[in-house]
Amino acid sequence: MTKTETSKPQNAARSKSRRRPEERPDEILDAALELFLAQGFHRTTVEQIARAAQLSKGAVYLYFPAKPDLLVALVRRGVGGMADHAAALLRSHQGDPRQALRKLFAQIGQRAQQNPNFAKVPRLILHEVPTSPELAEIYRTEVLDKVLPALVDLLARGVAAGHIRRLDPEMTARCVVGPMLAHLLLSEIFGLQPAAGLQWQSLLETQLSLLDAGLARTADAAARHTNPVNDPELSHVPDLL
Amino acid sequence: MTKTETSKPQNAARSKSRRRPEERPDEILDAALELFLAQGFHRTTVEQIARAAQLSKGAVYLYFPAKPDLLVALVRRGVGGMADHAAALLRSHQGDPRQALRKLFAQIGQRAQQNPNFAKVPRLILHEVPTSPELAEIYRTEVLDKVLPALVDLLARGVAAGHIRRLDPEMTARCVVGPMLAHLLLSEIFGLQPAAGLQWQSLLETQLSLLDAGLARTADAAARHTNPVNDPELSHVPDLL
Amino acid sequence: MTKTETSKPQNAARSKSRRRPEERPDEILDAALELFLAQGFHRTTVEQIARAAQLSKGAVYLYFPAKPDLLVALVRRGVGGMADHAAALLRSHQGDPRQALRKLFAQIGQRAQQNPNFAKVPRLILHEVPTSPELAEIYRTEVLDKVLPALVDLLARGVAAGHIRRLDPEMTARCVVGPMLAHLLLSEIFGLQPAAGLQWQSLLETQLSLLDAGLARTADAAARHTNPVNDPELSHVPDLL
Amino acid sequence: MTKTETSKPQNAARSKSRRRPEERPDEILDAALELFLAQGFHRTTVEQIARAAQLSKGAVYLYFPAKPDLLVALVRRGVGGMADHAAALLRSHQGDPRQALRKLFAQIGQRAQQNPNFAKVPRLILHEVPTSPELAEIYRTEVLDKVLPALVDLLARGVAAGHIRRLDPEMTARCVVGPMLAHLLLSEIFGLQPAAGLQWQSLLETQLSLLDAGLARTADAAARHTNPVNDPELSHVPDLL
DNA sequence: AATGAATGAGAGTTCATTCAT
DNA sequence: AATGAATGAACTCTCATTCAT
Repeated sequence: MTKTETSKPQNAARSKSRRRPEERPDEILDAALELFLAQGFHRTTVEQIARAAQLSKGAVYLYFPAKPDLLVALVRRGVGGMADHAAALLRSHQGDPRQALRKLFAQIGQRAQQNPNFAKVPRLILHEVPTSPELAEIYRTEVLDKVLPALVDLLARGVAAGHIRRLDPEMTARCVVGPMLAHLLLSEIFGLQPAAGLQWQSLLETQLSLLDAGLARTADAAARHTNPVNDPELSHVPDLL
Repeated sequence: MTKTETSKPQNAARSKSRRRPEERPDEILDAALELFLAQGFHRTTVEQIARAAQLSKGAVYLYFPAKPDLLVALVRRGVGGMADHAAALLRSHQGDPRQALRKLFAQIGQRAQQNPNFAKVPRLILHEVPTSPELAEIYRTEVLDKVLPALVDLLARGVAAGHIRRLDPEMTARCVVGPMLAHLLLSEIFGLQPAAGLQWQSLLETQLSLLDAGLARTADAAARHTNPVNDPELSHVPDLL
Repeated sequence: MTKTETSKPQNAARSKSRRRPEERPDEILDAALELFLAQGFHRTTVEQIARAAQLSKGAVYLYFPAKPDLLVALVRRGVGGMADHAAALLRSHQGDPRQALRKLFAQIGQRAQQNPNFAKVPRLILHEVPTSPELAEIYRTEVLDKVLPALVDLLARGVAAGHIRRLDPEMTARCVVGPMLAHLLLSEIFGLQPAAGLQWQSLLETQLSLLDAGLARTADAAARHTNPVNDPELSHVPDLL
Repeated sequence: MTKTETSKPQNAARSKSRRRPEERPDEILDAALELFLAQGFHRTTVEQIARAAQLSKGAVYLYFPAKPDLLVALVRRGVGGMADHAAALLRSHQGDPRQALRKLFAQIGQRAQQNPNFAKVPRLILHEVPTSPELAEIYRTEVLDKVLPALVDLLARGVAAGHIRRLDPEMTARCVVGPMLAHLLLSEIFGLQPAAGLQWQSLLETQLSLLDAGLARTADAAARHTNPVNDPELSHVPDLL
């Protein structure tokens, strides 16, 4: 749960001197988040952040030693506890992995519906991580290194127990999280909203349905004799992605 | 096919005065691509690009009016023709959409295997598009607006003709391209390589296999009565993505 | 006599609330002296001084209206009374000036031996005076304008009475104090300690010995016919100092 | 010989574009020297230097990577070759050390008379070295470490050969250079000019005369029985320097 | 076609100083 | 008497862009 959700609107109304100093870091981060999302990290100046937080430039440096630290703090605040929860859920699950995914997706869908700020920090990360190795490092250690192995392990156990088909767990994990990433990227960055709006619910249902059938053992035989990659008759075409 | 692939090694050997002016723009773009990938757009100076292309700073401005134009040109060069090919393939296809996907994925896999520069431009786009609305716009109009509707349409036709299950075509499209995006992001940006290396082949096979079964009509009934999203008994958990 | 020498170690132990407010200025100056010597005036922040004196930044401004005032106070405290003493000694002396110098040098040597903080304030002055015209002014009026004329006068009287050779008293005065300055500069600023350590005693003895003979009347004749400056046969050489 | 002396006045008149780029570094250094002397290093902004050199701020950074490098370059330029010359003279001298000193002092006096910029760089060093350890290091290695040992060695040889009295060579060396330092400090920093103006000639003559007699062997006996330092009857007095 | 010296706006950061409490 | 949050002016340094040659 990000601080963003809980920041009280009446703060702005309070006289500056009466505002409580303990809230300052969160106020600054809230301002920074909005600006970073709207303009990107590099295009946002510390001055702008300060103004948005109703402070002077110098005051920002009272709480954050340097501009990049705002990014770091934002990520930490935004993903705190989340990854641990997901990893725990995946690790503790017994039985068919699809049940665990169903539950996890359900929780994600619920969040998305309830919280308008859902996806703000992920969007920020997607925005800034490519140009900030430091940020990538943080996100990797605090989120990916926890969740991905748990997911891979869940799938591997599912294969071993015969609950799902024999697929490479690492690649399958990428197929599981991929659609959400694509949705985020297409919607939030390229501005390609589906006709009926940003529908996390709908996406998650579709993906679950696909996985449910795609992972089922009964489909095993059918899939086995198709290996279309490297089809020799393919004509030469430009790069794809 | 990017120019990167075709740039002749002997260029470096030629004396500067003998180099042909027509090749200048591509030499500059080649230099820019490498630097942008290694350091990011903002961290790369025009001076660095000029030096790498064995030119003076001023000469770069002879060919590109401003720094961001390098990015634009890079994207155009990198994805030129590719999107049209893919869109045509998807649009012209008759019958089960899965055959079309199989063919497309096969072509992608082949590219990935043959061309070491495959994914360089996509990676750059992923790097820079979040902070460059202009770049996002270009990529959207030149690639996404061509390919995505074609894919959605293909899936819709597949549903109408009874070749695949009744899934939301827009969402399904996102599920189709998602895993590749995830693969790119995790591998190239977070440095999370699968145990056995960056394996486009393996990923594509897994994804195809999942889709093959996931889209199959026989799985229709099973999927229909599961709607786990909004499960009322779900506890409150932190944000997920 | 600086406060530095007399500051009681138990101050640090006393609880802050029990510390007597009257001691505050000296505590602040003590802290400032150490920091200024270690880092220089400009590199030392008011915050650092406050922390070292176990106070808040604001409290420093309760006692000193501005940062440069710390420097001024430090100098006044450090050289208070000293100059008057030396001037009085030189002025009241009757007879051969060398006796007065001997006595003065003896006192300086004794101080240097007894007090480890000897030279701290002089060192500070040497450090900061070049960039602070205000400080230079203070030091000039409070020290130099008292001592130098007294010394020049002493020497002039010595010449008039025939106790010492006929040398320009102003220049001779510079020759009298110069070696101590050089010693301070080389030792404290350039870190060039003589092989056997910082030896004020030894320096003063050498200088006294030199002056004793150098000023003696018997040497008059020998010195008179050497005027090597402007020797026409001198080759052109680079600037010297 | 500093560049300061040779900078041609007509440069200012030339159109900016016609000024020769090779002269730029020296023009910048000339401007910086004047400003540093007038205001001190810290109080001088790069903008001011640029304006004085008739350039933009950015252009200064074309030639000097950072502001402190101006100081370093200034010192190197100002003392280049000088130290080597002096050291060579002192080292190569045979016979009575006083002859070598006489010669050296004569050269210094000549310089002082001929060149109005004489002492500018030394004055700058005196100004800035106390707050710049880097500068102190440079000056020490490039000047002091060459000249001082040569002087000490000269004196030691003089003692050994019986040309001068048995005095500690290290301390005596400080007594030899001290008066010049004092002169510089008093004149240039405290603004205490002797009644008849800044008279290097006069100072050097006086000092030579003092040394000539002070170092003479005949004075040996007289000096030996005076050891006034640590006189037990001395009253307690404040610190001296 | 090409150079590279020059520009100057603008960024991040520091810190002496103030003032409500 | 004392605090420490807040200010804001000033500084160093960067770099996309221009232009005389």
